Amino acid sequence: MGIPRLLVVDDDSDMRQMMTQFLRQNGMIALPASCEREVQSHLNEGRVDLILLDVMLGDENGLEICGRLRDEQDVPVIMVSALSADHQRMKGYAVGADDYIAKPFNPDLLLARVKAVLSRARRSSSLVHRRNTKTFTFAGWTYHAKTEEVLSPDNVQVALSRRETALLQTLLANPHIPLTRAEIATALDVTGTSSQSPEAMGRAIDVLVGRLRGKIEANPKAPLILKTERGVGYVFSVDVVDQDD
Amino acid sequence: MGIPRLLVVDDDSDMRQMMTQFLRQNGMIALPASCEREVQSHLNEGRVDLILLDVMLGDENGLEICGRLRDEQDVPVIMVSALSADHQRMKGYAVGADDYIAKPFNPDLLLARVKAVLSRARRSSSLVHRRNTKTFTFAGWTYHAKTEEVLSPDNVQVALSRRETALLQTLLANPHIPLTRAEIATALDVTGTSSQSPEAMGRAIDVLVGRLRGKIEANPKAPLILKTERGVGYVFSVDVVDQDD
DNA sequence: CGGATTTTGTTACACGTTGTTACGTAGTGC
DNA sequence: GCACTACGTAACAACGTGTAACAAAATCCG
Repeated sequence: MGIPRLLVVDDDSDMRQMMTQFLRQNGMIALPASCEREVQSHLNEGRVDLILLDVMLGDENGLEICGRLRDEQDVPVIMVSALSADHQRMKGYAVGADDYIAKPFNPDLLLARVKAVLSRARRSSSLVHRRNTKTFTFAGWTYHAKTEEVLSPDNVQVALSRRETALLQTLLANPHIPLTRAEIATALDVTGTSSQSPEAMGRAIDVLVGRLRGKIEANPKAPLILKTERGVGYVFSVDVVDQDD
Repeated sequence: MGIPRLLVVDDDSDMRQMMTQFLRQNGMIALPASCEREVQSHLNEGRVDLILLDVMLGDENGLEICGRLRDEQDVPVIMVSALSADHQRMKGYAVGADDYIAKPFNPDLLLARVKAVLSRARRSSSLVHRRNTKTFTFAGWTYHAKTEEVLSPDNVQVALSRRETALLQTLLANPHIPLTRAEIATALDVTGTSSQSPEAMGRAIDVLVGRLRGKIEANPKAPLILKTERGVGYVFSVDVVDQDD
């Protein structure tokens, strides 16, 4: 494929600058755009491998642009949203976007998602609804996505609750990337309208992490797999190997 | 039948766009419409296999449109509504909708329902009624609709009560689609119908499900066929093969 | 018709799951 | 050392579900 060419679409120039700069630092070609017209001209001028599209574009609507892009060309799109409300809507409707990410986001997380989308030869699978029958292995453990079965290193099945399973899925999708509590809560679609405010959110995630640790860590007091990133959140800090069945 | 042609009727352009995009991604032809006039013109112009109809259409009334469509043409309709109040649901069925789905909805669920409705070659309308003189097989079991006989994988006849049979029929008609207790109750035409309020409804469905499980599940404690969708309802989670006799 | 039997709905309790609270402890900066 | 903050977790409460036991209703049958 060569060097990936990305389109960064955001009407806030600071944001645009920051994102393009960051992506370029990581070896990608990042082209800024602030409105649909600029997007179109870039698409006409040359190859574009991925579009990062802000949901709120002043008077224009990112979602509609996304829809139109989908009608015309087969370019992957990652939606970027500042409002958790948008976030919810996108999750609910799963527009045509290949992935979505909420502002403010962790740069590493953005990079990971960009790479993930770029590496998908085939479209149509996304973080939002991945229904591939896959098997993940990590630190000797096995997770079958289809059946949601978890097998310990000595092949004993371990029963995880729904939330625990969802947490594990989220972690498996983002190995080595520190996830904030808010990110985890969003991914788990937490009930309490998780207003992104720091401590308006309870300790639900902490407790959940503790419970998952109790089931998959040999010594939950000194976790080797699901580590704490003090002041940040949690990291799934072992390699994940995923193979198709 | 070829590629299914769907009509997406919603006065909110975001919603319309998202739904059409999503349906197109899944290999269907999705035509947007925002009012009854557009629906009519689409119907006049060519074949339409299914209509997704929003209940709230600004000044127009989706329910009335659905009724009129029913009077004129034999096109399946799935009602889409932001209001999940049960009386709304009932109204949807009353005017002849084939199914009903509440916003915000899971895209996969929408797709499942669309496919379910499309796969009903014959219109017998809605969850409530069933096609006749057929044989269904699932997970080794056999169900003869005509005689209402149920045969276990080792061809032993199992006696189901009337309610249990009705429940099984409802489930067979909606494999892989989670059904709420209210939906099941409606399909079984339960009690005085009127008080479909959230938890005013007793545990009748739970008990009924338990009893059916006791007869068709190898291990009722760990059901493989009729699974619980916590907070939602129940799913018939095995494939159903139905053939003409 | 009347009694027996089967079916069906209700109630009560057990149990698992999940978020909250409270408190103990470990890390951090001074 | 101290104070302060972040984290771990036990205990608890709220909730949903499974199910046994009972009661009511329907059905069967002489």
